[in-house]
Amino acid sequence: MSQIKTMKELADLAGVTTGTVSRALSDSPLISPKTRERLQALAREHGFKPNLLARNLRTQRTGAIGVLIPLGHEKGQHISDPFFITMLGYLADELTERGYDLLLSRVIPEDENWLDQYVGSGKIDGLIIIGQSNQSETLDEVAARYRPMVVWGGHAPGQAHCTVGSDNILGGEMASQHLIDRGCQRIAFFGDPQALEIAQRLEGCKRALARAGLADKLTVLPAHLVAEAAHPDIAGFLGSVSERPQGIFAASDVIAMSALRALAEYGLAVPGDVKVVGYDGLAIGEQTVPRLTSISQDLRLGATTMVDLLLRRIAGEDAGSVVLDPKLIVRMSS
Amino acid sequence: MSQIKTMKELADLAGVTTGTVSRALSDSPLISPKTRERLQALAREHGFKPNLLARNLRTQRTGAIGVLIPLGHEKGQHISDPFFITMLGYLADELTERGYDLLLSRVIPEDENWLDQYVGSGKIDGLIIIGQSNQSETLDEVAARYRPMVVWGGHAPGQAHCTVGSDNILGGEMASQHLIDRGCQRIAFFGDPQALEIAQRLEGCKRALARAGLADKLTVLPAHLVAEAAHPDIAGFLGSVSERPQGIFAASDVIAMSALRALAEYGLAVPGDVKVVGYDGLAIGEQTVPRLTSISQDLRLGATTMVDLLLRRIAGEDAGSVVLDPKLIVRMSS
DNA sequence: ACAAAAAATGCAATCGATTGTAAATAACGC
DNA sequence: GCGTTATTTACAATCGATTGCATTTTTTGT
Repeated sequence: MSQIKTMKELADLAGVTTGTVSRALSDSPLISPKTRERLQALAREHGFKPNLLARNLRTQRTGAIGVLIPLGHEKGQHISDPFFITMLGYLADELTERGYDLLLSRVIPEDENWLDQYVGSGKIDGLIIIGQSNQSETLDEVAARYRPMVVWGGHAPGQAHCTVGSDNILGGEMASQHLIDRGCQRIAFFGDPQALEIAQRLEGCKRALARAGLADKLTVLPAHLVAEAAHPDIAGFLGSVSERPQGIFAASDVIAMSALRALAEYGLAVPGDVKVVGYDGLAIGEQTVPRLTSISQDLRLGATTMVDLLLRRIAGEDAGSVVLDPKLIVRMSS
Repeated sequence: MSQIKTMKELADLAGVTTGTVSRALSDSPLISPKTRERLQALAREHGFKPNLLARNLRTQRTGAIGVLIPLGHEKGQHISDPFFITMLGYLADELTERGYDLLLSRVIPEDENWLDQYVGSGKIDGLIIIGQSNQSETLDEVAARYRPMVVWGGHAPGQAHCTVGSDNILGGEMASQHLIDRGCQRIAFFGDPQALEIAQRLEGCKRALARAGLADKLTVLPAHLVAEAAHPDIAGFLGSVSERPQGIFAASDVIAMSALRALAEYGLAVPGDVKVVGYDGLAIGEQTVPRLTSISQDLRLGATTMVDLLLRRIAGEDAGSVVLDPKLIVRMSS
């Protein structure tokens, strides 16, 4: 159990050259089975692992995929957002399963061309961005030059960057229709339509209401995405509004949780007085009181799909965007 | 705006050698201010960024810190655990601020000496492990050979690996004393003492109860750490127990959330019928119904401290463990 | 047993940067 | 203006592995 650190040392020990060792360890057909096994055994015995930096420098691939958080203005606590975190977990699973590492680098939003720098640093083979926020143009611009990039978010016609996400318009419709089916007439939408995904969910909501002839019964509250910031928005809204909505469609589960809390503080029963539907289908929705009805996005499938597309793009293929089906999960809040 | 990719190209363009460029870009005093500025301007103009792999290969550092999740038996959903995620977010902040990247590689718990392999792969300069689970010995063993490693978890006398964590015994005492102060006589502890941290929290709990002469009024339920798994444990407990506890001390906020939900399902009022205290002080505790009283660990400080210790250990210093002060945060559940 | 074909291994360039040392240029005193 | 010290810059080795090509060894056919 000596400290064999380099291939040269192993080669000297075995009386061969580094080239032979390299081939033996990578199962090259140019090597005889006998020496291959001998060298592999020797490597195992001495716990030798080739230096990945050197290998990557030579092969020009890093074996790592970068994952970035949204670029928006609301910096700070984003990383600990349940949605982002859940997605990150799935991505980590999926990537490591395929032999890639996950490099999580926070961005410096101040520097405007940070994306170029990050991409050009040679640290990663590809890039996954979670959420477009309001940066669609930036992403489009970079996507034109940098192929191995996939974005989680909404898909719109004419978009240059490759996205994966649920059909937000359809999801918005489903959520709103569900509230209507439950007898809600006045409906409030909680979420800031600055972000493309949110805007699409709102669009779906409007369609459902229009179909039911309730188009004028909609109120839109541009609540923050971060829970701590969303709560005052919502509490203020509930306190000031004249006619209380009978149904609330929150553009994310995190916002929905803030809503549940605010409603409880106002002594309003859910789903008795007000019904609430979230969006995302996060596991945390199982733990709320009452358990949260939500539009589920199947984030695991989303992560798998993103990794899939990304690897195909890395391979040079021209993989396009994918839109996933949203699904209504009825729990106790509606 | 041509495609300068390597230092050689830049050097040729400027009519100097790569050595000069290298020194110019790294602000070496061996370079004249004039050429330094000229080269830096040129580099900026062409958007040149030195290849990090090559730099790292030469300088023998990678600029990345590995972060691993607990090694325990409960694999799977760990990554999306709110506690882990929160900590991960803080670590990402702290590390990137100091110029390090965060490499999140999932481990293969099957392979027993995975830690050695990971450490020896040359991908990381140091290692942060979140939670000891029941693997204290493994960690001790590796710590003997591999210095740049810091673990989040409990500190015990004679421990070889460097830890950062709150004073779990004190925290346990504080939580229990709080319940006692609120008039609770029968107290239940939810958490599996297999893990060192949990065992210490239980120890603190016992001390407080002993001091109050309530030592025989304690019930211990070894609930799972994962929310989905904890709920049935707790529901079963509440359904079967003869004398309902007046106070519940949950060993983590996640367990506490499951408890809140189970209590609500049994129609028990919190804090009216039963009082609940959690542990961790996660942001999610602000969003529960009712908002959760908890022992806060100041995870941001914990992350800062871990990174601090790790960098000092990387520098060769012999930094020791740090124990942080827990703090009682009284909210609405007690 | 010997030439030709096939298989295995060695040799050396290469990836892109860093850095000690040598060489070239500039600055200085008298 | 010339020798001498300070500054700058060029040269080349180096980090550790991969890989095309040359060379050696083994196998095969007759």
